[in-house]
Amino acid sequence: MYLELRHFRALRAIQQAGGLARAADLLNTTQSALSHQVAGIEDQVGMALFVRRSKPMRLSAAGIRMLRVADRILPEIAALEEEFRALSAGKTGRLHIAIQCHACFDWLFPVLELFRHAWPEVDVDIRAGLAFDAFPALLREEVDLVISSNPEPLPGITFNPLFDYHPTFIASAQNPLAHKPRIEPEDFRDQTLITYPVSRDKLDIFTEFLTEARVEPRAQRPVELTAVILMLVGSNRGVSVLPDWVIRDVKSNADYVTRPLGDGTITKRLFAATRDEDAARPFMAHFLRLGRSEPVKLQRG
Amino acid sequence: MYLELRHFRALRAIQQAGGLARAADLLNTTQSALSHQVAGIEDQVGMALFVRRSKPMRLSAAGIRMLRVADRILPEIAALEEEFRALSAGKTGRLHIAIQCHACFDWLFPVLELFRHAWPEVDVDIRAGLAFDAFPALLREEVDLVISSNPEPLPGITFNPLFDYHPTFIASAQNPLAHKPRIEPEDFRDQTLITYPVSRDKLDIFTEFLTEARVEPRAQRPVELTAVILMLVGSNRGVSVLPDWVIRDVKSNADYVTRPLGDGTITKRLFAATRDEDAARPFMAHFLRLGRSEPVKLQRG
DNA sequence: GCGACATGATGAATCCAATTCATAGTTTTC
DNA sequence: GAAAACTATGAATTGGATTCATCATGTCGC
Repeated sequence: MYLELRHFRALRAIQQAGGLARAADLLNTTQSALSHQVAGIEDQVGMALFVRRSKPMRLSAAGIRMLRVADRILPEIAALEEEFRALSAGKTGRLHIAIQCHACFDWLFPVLELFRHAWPEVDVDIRAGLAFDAFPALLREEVDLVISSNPEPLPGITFNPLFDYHPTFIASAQNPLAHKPRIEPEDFRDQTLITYPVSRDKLDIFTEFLTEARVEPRAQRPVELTAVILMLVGSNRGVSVLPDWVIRDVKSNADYVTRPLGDGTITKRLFAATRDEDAARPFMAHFLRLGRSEPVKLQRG
Repeated sequence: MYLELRHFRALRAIQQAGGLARAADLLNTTQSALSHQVAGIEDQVGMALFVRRSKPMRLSAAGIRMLRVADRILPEIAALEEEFRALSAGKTGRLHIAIQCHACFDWLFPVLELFRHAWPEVDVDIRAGLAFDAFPALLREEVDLVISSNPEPLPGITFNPLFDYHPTFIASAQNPLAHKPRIEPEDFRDQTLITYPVSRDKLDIFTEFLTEARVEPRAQRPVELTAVILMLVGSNRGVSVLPDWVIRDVKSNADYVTRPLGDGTITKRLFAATRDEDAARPFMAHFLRLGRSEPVKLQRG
């Protein structure tokens, strides 16, 4: 039994129009085509769907059952088609974001808040889980945007610059280093360094500061959540280096001190990586705009 | 945009099989056909439904949306097809009954109770409303069975005999007629006759007794419900003539007397009219069997 | 009842979309 | 790096759906 949507559409049209001839107009086809079609369906299902004893033919009991299914199904199809139309019109879409930098939650959430009000139809999500192989995932369309500070030239991927930040040293006011106006690599030798639980080549403190100077901190403690890192630093269980936008909240707190790393010229740039073809889509462009402007505003308070 | 079930089936198969080639087996078609088909759908909806950057190709975001619709729709279609299969296998169907005789409720209900346990899939209903033109309605498949005591030879309609009954006189024990061993037409001249509210040619008391004798009762009072008729008769507000299966309940009640009409030989036969092609259907045959045997059992107590 | 009209059915011819076949171009795997 | 697995593509073919013309039947007004 091979039913097709065509059959359901025909059935419903005949019902609505109250006859083959009128239904034919409705469907932009001929009365004959419909007649053949009806015969075809009835052949398929093995019973009469219409009662032909009176002239404008009517649905039989079986036909009514099929009609009920048609009435449930066809609107779903129509909705799907509408969705596709909206998709190609750019009103809707998917924005699943993978973040390589743990601390990005802090500015990303406010940005996404703004975004989803402007684009309520876009399906938004953040995935920290697959931060490992984010770029292949981007190409496979498992995610649609990757926040990264390490642009690598990859075919099919566009790196859209967002904003610059300074990796900043933070310690307890109790820490001996609190008295130094600036922090040098050597200062870490007798400190416990608290970092996000990712490999060193993704931690600014190593890539930009310690690795080059060949300095190893006394200990390294991986911690998942930014709030926890700040708490541990506050109670002088270790020191940390965080992007300046994270520091913002505690800068005015007397428990903490923040200092530039070295001469304070270390600057990193965050990028939002998208597939080439996506970068220009309206909602994506809007997100990128927000991602450029909003974090800067946030940092200023 | 002209989506067809074929497209949804293909999409789901590809998803389930995890690839075009395997899906082709699943659908008993070739890999090439599916490839063309996918290209066709993507053409229709105007965007890629699959991501081809990795080799067993995967659904894109849009494809997943379509898949969700497929997962909702295809089971419905399958259920409908199953329903049709059951319909043609005779397990299910519709039994909408029109009754021309008001009192038939009394035996029909118990019969239908039995029936619907045996055929839970059959859609059962009783319609008293369109008792007027029941036979045309039967032919138009608005109803499927008509209970009638007046068989008329009609093309396309089969009259299946059910059982015989005797129109029986019933009166209050207070009524003067209670003393007569048998009731004659003349006896109605000074009585109020309580009947169902239908035309005289459908009332046994007239067609079988009074009309021929040209006797007119003192008054005729139409009452809808059997229980109410019995109540009125019980309080001696009138007399009535009812089929014997209705009388059963009050026969042993001292408030009532029941008497044969005339010499007691008036016998009527109830029929169940069906469309010719339906009479042999399994559930219909079963209903007819029940309709023949059960009322008789009921009458015996 | 009797036409006139409307409606659906039917058969043959036609058309078009979907499938197949053969093959090429990928990516993945070992 | 070669073999295997997978998908794309184009031409040929097929087969189901549509059209056209016409017939059959039911409906409605007089």
